[in-house]
Amino acid sequence: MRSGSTIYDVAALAGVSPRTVSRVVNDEGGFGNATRARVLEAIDKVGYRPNMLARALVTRRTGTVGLVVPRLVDPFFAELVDGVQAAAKAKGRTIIIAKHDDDAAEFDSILETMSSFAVDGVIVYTPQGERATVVKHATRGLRTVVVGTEVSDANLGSVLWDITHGATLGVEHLVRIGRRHLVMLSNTDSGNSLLPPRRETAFRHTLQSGGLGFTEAQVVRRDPSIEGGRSAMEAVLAAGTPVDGVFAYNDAVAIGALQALAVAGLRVPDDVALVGFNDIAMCSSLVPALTSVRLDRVAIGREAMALLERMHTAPNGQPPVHVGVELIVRQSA
Amino acid sequence: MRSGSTIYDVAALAGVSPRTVSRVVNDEGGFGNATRARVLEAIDKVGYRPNMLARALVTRRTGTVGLVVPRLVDPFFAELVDGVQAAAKAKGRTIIIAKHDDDAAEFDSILETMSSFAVDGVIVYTPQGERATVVKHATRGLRTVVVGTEVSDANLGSVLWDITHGATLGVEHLVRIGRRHLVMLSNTDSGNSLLPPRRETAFRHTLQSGGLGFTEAQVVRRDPSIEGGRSAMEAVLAAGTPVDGVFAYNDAVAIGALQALAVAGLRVPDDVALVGFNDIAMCSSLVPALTSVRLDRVAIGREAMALLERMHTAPNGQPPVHVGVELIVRQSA
DNA sequence: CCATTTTACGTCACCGTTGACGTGACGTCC
DNA sequence: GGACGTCACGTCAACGGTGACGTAAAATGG
Repeated sequence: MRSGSTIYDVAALAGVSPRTVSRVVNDEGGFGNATRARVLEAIDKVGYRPNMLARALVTRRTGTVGLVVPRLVDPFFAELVDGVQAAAKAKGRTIIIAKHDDDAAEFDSILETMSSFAVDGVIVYTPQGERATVVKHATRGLRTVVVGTEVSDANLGSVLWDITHGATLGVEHLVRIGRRHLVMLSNTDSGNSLLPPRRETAFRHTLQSGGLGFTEAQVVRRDPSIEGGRSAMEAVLAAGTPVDGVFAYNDAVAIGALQALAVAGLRVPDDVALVGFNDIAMCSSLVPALTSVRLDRVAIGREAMALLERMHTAPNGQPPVHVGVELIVRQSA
Repeated sequence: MRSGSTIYDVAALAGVSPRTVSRVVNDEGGFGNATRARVLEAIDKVGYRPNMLARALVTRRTGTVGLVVPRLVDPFFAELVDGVQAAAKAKGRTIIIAKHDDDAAEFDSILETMSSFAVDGVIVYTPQGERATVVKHATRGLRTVVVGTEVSDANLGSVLWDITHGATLGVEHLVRIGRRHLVMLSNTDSGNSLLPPRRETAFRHTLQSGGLGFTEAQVVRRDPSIEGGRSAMEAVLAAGTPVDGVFAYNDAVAIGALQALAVAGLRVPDDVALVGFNDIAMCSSLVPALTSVRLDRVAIGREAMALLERMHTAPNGQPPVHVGVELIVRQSA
């Protein structure tokens, strides 16, 4: 029944040519009202659905956008996907999601597959500062929007947010509410990554320009996970470092810190104020609700999709798009 | 450059017919070693990549499987996606992910789109007991595996897990470790959904067969979220219901309960033991680590994919597949 | 009322690939 | 050594649409 009705069936039933059916289906104009009605009726009667593959083969457009992220179990990316999908839906596009687990080879293969399915473009969050793969495919003609990393080349665009500014907002807030003994729970990678440790730099600069001074002992680095955050916070407490304010690398780390503080019998925010980063949905569900630097994933998705759209008409030289960051103050600080 | 090299280019360069190139690309056999080498070299030289759209148009297979879930921000589904994608990767298939937000119309439209892209099949978690849509598309020829709900019809298969058994395991564990005053934090929908309230039934039966008795006051229903769990737990404590063991509808509810218990100054598991449901990854990161009934998402993904594969050869009458549930005992109970 | 434009279609080729089928060269077997 | 099977290809026509172009008939204009 299905996969058995084509424009030819519809055309035969409606007594017109297939080309006219195509015109009606795509609302191209160039047909009369009576004809349109007959065609629509015939479409309904035979249960015709356009074959996107055939259409895409000739038009070279699929109405599909690829979305590639490292992980889906990470709420940050899950929410990013939500944001992109909302934007895609608004534009009548379908998205194909894939994850690369920070594996460059897997990432390459994903882009290869997506190209061969003729996606109209891709929105990617690359593995660990990986640039070469994305440039390779873009050069071959794959329109690409990179999220979170600045790139600029043919067929490439970026959507960025100002991590330094966001981190500064968070740390300044801690200072503003009177905290003087700040500690940052950072990411192990911050030292050896290809990317500059922007949060750490912002932390240091804010303290120094606030006249609070800074020593290396105020930064503890662990895996950016709940366990890492817990371990880092425990290390700070065990070392006896004075602390009344904590700036966490991300919300997972903050959650870990919250656990360690609770176990140690310290109250948040009374004894120790705590600021997270990313503002994942769960922040508002914690006790106490977590103050966090928000990266608006819906806005990122919207801007990435819009940029891709612009690249369709002008593939080169699209300037990077910046989305705002803001501090969401809740109970923890 | 890209989207400019086809089998014709390769054929011309290698001095063979396009059909032979196709044979080499698909490793069909029927060509000599020398020819194969020339073709492969030519492929490499012109940077040929097969056009999946054209291939799919004629073969009617895309190597693509659709995956439709309610939400991605829910860790349960994010982990299910991971499981399915792992299975897909092992079989060399690409998956297209979409979410329906429990909206039946959106769900319908997603299946429509996926059909028109000629996916080889779909794996779906339907909106709230929705059956009609899935049956409609299956009748039209869309091979469908429904996860978590039993269906049986042409082109339909199910992957199920025994919620009743899982819930029984959880409650029995609470009884076994000596808890006598059990409370269940359930889902508001359990009362009015189309689905039977299996966890609640298991809770009641286990208590009764354990000779502990059961009163309606032992079940509190809220939204199955962190906030819902917190609110439910607070209600139990406020009502003065005696409680030394809590069985939660899912892990989010358990997390909420954990918060409420902490605020009330009750220790877990010393004062109150707590069991969650689903065993999302975060369970092991909580303090105390949460005892939970595990539904193995990787196994679900694997079985769903395998069932889809079987349906390819025998579309009808595939019996439902059951994946095991087990209780993962950690610190909270 | 005739020239010109517009409308409403139809025709045909092609998008890139594979299924079905054809064919010549070569090997095998009795 | 002739009949026959196998191998290694080539030819051609789909798959289901749409772009480019052609063309009667109707609408428009002076």
